Amino acid sequence: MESEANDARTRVLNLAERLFGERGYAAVTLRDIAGELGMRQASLYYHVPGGKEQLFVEVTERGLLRHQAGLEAAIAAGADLEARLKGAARWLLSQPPVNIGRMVHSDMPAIGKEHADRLIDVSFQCLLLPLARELMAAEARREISSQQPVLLAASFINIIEGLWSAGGGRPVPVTNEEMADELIRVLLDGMRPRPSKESGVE
Amino acid sequence: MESEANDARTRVLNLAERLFGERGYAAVTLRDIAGELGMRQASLYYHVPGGKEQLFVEVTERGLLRHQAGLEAAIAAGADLEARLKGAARWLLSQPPVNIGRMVHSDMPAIGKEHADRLIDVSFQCLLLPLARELMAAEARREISSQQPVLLAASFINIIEGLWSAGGGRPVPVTNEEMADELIRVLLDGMRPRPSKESGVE
DNA sequence: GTCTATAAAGGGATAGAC
DNA sequence: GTCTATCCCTTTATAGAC
Repeated sequence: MESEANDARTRVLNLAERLFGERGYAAVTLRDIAGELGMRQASLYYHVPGGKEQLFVEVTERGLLRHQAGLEAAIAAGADLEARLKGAARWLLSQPPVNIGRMVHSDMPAIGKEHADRLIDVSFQCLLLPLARELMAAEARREISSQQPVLLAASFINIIEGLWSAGGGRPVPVTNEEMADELIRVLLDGMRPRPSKESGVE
Repeated sequence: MESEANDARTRVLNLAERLFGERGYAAVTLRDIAGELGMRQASLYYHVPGGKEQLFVEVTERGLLRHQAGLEAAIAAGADLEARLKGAARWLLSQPPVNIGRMVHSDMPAIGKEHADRLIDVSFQCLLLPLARELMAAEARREISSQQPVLLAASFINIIEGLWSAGGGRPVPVTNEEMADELIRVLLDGMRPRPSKESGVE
């Protein structure tokens, strides 16, 4: 039972996932990974005989499957839609980033087509579907009116992961979690003031 | 007056901007660019003596300045906030993508610090500020209540540009422009049904 | 499991012919 | 303005020692 094992291979995969997630496939070299682990580039081939591409595919798929579990758990734990979205956002922000836009347009073209096709498929199943299903369920419960649940799910992920670069690389005075909560409030109730709740404006 | 000149240098810059915008700095080689233009890699140095990095910095900055002009024009042309946001979205979707997240975390670390710092600065001035200013103006007009205009501006750009990869690389049955309109509607009025307008639900 | 050594290919950059 | 030729470095990957 090496489920949470901190063996050498797991350390390789964890670091590779973080670096690939931050910089993308092309911008990370095997030397970068080995260097940060205090080993030589060639040593990585003992743990991942398939080399860079296998390493990328393996950690990407592993990360996506973990996201599926984390998102579904976060959604299941929430009492209402708002709590579920906040839980999903917290989960996403607790994990190494999965820049889906860069994956599709930059990373996928650099790897084998079969690998790319499967990763595209897994991203859809693991990231978009859990959120889209919750949005569809919420619509069935009349909590929201949503024409495009899959689109909204994709945008939700974009928004939350985009927080890592909101401010355009400048420091911001609030935490990602606070920003996520504010954005979820906007998504649910809109930027326009709601005249219903209290008495109106102010 | 070579303002819209289709000379060789402009073709180089235009293609470079598109490729860098799509795949990022590390994933684009000078041979890619030259190849699509039917020339040799070495020939690029006639037009851009500074090589790959100068080429990237130049087209990135040029694109950001064009975005500033386009965004400000689109915002100025709109009658109300909704029209202005839709105009800004149309503009963004009409241009080569500017993946700000990838730029910050992947492209910037690969180029010289002075270049990176300036590009960060220019992105803020050209992309975030025009939208953030409009959001602040709209707040002053009491059209919206927004605690974090810069954050909202960044998320707006993330959402719109994220449409290029919404669906996770799968084909979607609606255009980016239709999706943008729907998302702007959500940002303004929220996903929750508004009980004020007519009589309530349905 | 990790190392050294090295092959093979890719990519940025320069020199000089045309 | 574009070419060929070439240099040099980086990167992936393999072979084999320890």
